[in-house]
Amino acid sequence: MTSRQEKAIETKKRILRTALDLFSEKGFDRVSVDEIVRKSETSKGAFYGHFTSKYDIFLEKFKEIDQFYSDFQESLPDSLPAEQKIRKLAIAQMEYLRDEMGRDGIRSLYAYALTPSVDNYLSDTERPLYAILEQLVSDGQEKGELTTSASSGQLALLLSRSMRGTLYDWAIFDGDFDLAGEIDGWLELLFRGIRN
Amino acid sequence: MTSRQEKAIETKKRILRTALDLFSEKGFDRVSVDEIVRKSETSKGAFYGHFTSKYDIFLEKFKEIDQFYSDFQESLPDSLPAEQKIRKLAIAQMEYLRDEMGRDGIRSLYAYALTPSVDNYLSDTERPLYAILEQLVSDGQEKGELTTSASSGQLALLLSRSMRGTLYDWAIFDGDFDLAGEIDGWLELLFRGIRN
DNA sequence: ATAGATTATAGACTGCGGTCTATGGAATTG
DNA sequence: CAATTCCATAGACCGCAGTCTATAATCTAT
Repeated sequence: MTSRQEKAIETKKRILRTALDLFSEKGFDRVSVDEIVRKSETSKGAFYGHFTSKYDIFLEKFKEIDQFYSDFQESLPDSLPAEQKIRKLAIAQMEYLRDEMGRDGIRSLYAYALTPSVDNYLSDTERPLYAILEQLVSDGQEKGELTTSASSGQLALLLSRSMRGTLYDWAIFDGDFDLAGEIDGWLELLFRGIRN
Repeated sequence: MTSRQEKAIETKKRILRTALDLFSEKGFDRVSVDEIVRKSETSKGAFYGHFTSKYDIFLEKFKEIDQFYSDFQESLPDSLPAEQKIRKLAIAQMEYLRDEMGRDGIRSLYAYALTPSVDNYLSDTERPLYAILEQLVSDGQEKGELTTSASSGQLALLLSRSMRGTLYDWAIFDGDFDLAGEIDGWLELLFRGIRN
């Protein structure tokens, strides 16, 4: 590690810290890259040398959620039925995103995922979320608790889409929207079926 | 109708036609407002006099879908069970959007809906889609076909969120994605429940 | 018919995210 | 230690969506 590399890492950290501070203070899209650069006393060149885009910073933060998933899954008692595990995970995830990223953060992230020709993280089926969901579903199927009329992969995708759909709606609906309550009601119906 | 107003309407039509042509030719975000203005031989002033934003044009087109919903609903035989009506509507809607707007169109629309402080159409619970869904659900509940553990409004929201979630995923996933098939499989599970 | 009000439009301008190029100081090489 | 290479950074620049202002053509009132 040369002194130049050390300085570069310092610069990157300073940009990251400044950006996250500003985002949480003013909201993602009321902060410009110029402002981040000015306040961190760096430059556009430095910024785009360290990050591929303004959203990239956000993505770094968002990826921390995968650690949260792992930790949470491990904290679940083995004895719990698959349905309970899945519902608890979903609720905890919503609370985490609400508190850690906020509506504004989710809105920005979901908008970025729609940018053409961007490798977005949301649709990356390699992300830990899918593996964890699939494992939970698969266990439930083996124990006879969940339907086997669809594969564990399909059910995991269904569940993750449920979460995305709920988060998307949270982002676009103006009024009150209780994320945890919404996903709970949703899963209740999904598990039970809406047919009488 | 003075000659001035007539000319203005002509201008608006010319911009609209040019824009839609360019969008379908090159895709929404590979067309700039400057290009629309140049090709339609008008100006920025004219463009923003007639439309509130570049997306506004798209929204006009998207709103046509409500006519489609009405027509489709009326074409459904009364004798059909509520579930069948809802599923047929959902599938027809997906085919309509796939063919009339395309993935690129949906992507742009869904990204626009995430723009802060924009009255977006997707979350407007006054749109005909909600009324139609709620009517179908309500009929089904009265006939004892659907659960009454949630209100018709809640179930209609659940169904519309299912559609949004599926469309969002269509927009962000790169590979093959059979919209009609996905919503069908989804509703199959939603109606039946994934619990064993 | 003429003066004055109105308004659709032209196009300069702003602020944004992101790119490109030049440069100075550190690293490497002999 | 001198010469050369390298690369993190600075900041001018670009293309974009959207705003603002000036203007000329048309409409209205007398």
